[in-house]
Amino acid sequence: MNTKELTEIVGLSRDTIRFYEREGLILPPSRTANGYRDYTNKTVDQLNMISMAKELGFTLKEIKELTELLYTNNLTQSQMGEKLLEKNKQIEVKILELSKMKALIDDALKGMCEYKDKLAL
Amino acid sequence: MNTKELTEIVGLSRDTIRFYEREGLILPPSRTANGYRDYTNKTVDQLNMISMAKELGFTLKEIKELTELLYTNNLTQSQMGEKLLEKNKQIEVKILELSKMKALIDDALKGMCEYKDKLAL
DNA sequence: ATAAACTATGGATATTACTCCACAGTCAAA
DNA sequence: TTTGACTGTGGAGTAATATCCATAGTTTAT
Repeated sequence: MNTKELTEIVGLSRDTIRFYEREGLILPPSRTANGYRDYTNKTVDQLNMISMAKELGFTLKEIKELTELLYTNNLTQSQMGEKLLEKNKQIEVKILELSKMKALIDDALKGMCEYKDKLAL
Repeated sequence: MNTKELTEIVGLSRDTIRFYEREGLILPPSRTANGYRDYTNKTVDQLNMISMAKELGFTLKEIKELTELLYTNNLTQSQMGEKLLEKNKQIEVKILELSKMKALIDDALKGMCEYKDKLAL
């Protein structure tokens, strides 16, 4: 698929996608005869993964590490296992923290409801 | 408490805390006779909240909005309720996404274990 | 065959979130 | 009373993450 299509599918700009390519966050796509980039669904998946991870507070550097862990075999099994476990722990911490924030907000909402109930007596 | 103590408690630099003050993310502390800042535990809580939210991918702008929701009464009840519900949804989405990432990593780890088992036959 | 839409490249610019610097006043301990 | 740690201010500098621009080649529709 061409760049235009890809931007529409993943909701990222041409420039951002090119930036990620330069930074090595996605594999450079093959090129058509005229030099245009020709993407596959693999890039779609990678970009969606990047958006998600970014949204969750991972830096591009961390995302690069993580995707390399998930998609390559550059590391020994034990190196990889260690890093995956580490990432897993990071993620668990984040989930816990989000739960805490959610609790805060739920409290605020609950407080509001009680206030509303009181008014509605 | 003075600035030094605060930095040690929350693990943020003097400059960062001052930056957050300028940006309106924390309430300006009262001052002692000589003009030094004098913080309370409320600031500690606010800063911890900010660190947590940042770690979770919220921008300072979003964090400012959120803290304003939680700590002020500038909005009507219904405006506030709406925004809180929205934030709540955002957070739920994040939790779901983190769970997905965790599943990916768990799969990778599981794959590795199976490989290891095979070798150990 | 010309206009409109798309693509390529390299480099400049912008935004966010700090971080550092220079200079000066304050305070506590030796 | 000097020294060292702390604090104040305003402004410059930096890294990460884009985003924009100028210039030029390609393709498609009219």
